[in-house]
Amino acid sequence: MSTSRSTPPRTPSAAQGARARARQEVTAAIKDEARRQLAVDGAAKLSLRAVARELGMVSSALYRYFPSRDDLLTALIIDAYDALGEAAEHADVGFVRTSSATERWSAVCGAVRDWALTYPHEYALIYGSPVPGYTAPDSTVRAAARVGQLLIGIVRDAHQGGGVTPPPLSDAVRAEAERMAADLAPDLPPEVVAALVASWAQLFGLVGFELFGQFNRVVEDRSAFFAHTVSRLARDVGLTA
Amino acid sequence: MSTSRSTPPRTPSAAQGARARARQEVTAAIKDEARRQLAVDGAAKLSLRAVARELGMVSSALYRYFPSRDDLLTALIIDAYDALGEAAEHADVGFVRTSSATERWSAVCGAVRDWALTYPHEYALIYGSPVPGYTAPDSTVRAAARVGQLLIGIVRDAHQGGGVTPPPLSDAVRAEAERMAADLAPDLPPEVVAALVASWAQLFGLVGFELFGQFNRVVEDRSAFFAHTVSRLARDVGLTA
DNA sequence: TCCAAAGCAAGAGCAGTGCTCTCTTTTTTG
DNA sequence: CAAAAAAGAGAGCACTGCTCTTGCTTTGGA
Repeated sequence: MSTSRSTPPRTPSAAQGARARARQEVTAAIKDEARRQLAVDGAAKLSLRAVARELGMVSSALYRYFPSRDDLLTALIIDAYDALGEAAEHADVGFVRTSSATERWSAVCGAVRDWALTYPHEYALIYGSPVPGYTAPDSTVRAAARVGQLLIGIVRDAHQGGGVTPPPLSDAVRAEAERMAADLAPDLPPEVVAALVASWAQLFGLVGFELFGQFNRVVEDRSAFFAHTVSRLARDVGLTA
Repeated sequence: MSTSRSTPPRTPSAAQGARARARQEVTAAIKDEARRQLAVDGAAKLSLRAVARELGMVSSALYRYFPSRDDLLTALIIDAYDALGEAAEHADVGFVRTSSATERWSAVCGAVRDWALTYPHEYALIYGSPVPGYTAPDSTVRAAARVGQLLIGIVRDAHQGGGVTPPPLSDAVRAEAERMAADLAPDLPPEVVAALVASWAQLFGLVGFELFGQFNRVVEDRSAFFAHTVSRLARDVGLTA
């Protein structure tokens, strides 16, 4: 089963009231059951009543834990960002210092793709169309940035080792590239940061097209195609090895 | 208002029964009203009953025209693909034969972005997460291919004029690239076709990230960034001018 | 021309949804 | 130990997609 991922206890369950612990357990159970239904039917068909029913509680009781359906979804979104970020980071640690920057880059991108293919509905939750009228609360931005930070780190390491050749940058975007660099990675050349942001978005375009069926009847050997394209993305940001 | 786009009559309204004409008018009115609600509340909140109410008919009558909510959505999806394709083609005709391939490429990509920013919910309908449990019927594939075909055409024209330098291609994807080329554009080198498909997906990754808020607090001058990145995409597929 | 068949609108109704409110029970805390 | 806070249970509201039955109107063939 691809839905075996479950909610870890939010705190190390230190000596706290039995009530607080019970609350965390119920909260986790709700999220797990919601995730299960998400994996089966998708976000739009996620039903609070069905979750409550499956957990043997009445629907109104669930509102003690999540004030609305959107709040439950938000919690799942944050968890999904974290899970994706963790999968990506885990793929990286196996490669850092033993491999080239391009290999690390490809490993991380591949981990993102693998995670997306394993948890398609959760991926859709965070990188598909956001739920209607929904603007991501600030609580999600940190979790959302993890993969991006990871890619920045890889390029930074390569840059410090002299393994980055800045790509060309037209004058029309130089100012914006410098602004982005100042915000995201002051130690990297603006040319590299601009290319990095572009490649970051393009990576998810690639994954999304495969996941959402746009590659049907177009790309057959998607693993090979993805690996090749991702290594070209690495070259685009200036990674030379 | 950005929702002034309306459904054109499906056939030139040739001399046909008054009943058939009425049917087309009602069908168009339903789609127009649905599109209006889509633009306001998004796909998930699109309600058949609300559409019927707004049109002064009873909800059950609407089922004479669309057998289910999903069928209405499918019709809107096809229309959206067509509208996007038409916007892209329209942007191209103003440039064909008067401009370089790169300029045509950028114009088409820019038109895609502009359309997406103008009709965000309709864009989300076709390039966001597909509606739950929904697999696109074959009727959508032709409409979905229009932008891709357009990009292929631009590169083909450039190739015939000798303005394409095939990018490198690793051995691991050569077979798949040749297969894609045979399917999509037998007259183009496999290297170019592979890069084309990749750039095609990456274009929509770029647009999606901007539209769905992933660029919030990251990219400020999005027009400049988009223009630059898209011209780099053109270079990636081998366009030299 | 007439009449059966098909197309269409209307209304009632079913099962499901998110969410709110009240009431009771349980647990924590001053 | 009593007051307060937290949790569960149940009824209920307004909404949804969808089905079914009942009449009315347009259409096309004899």
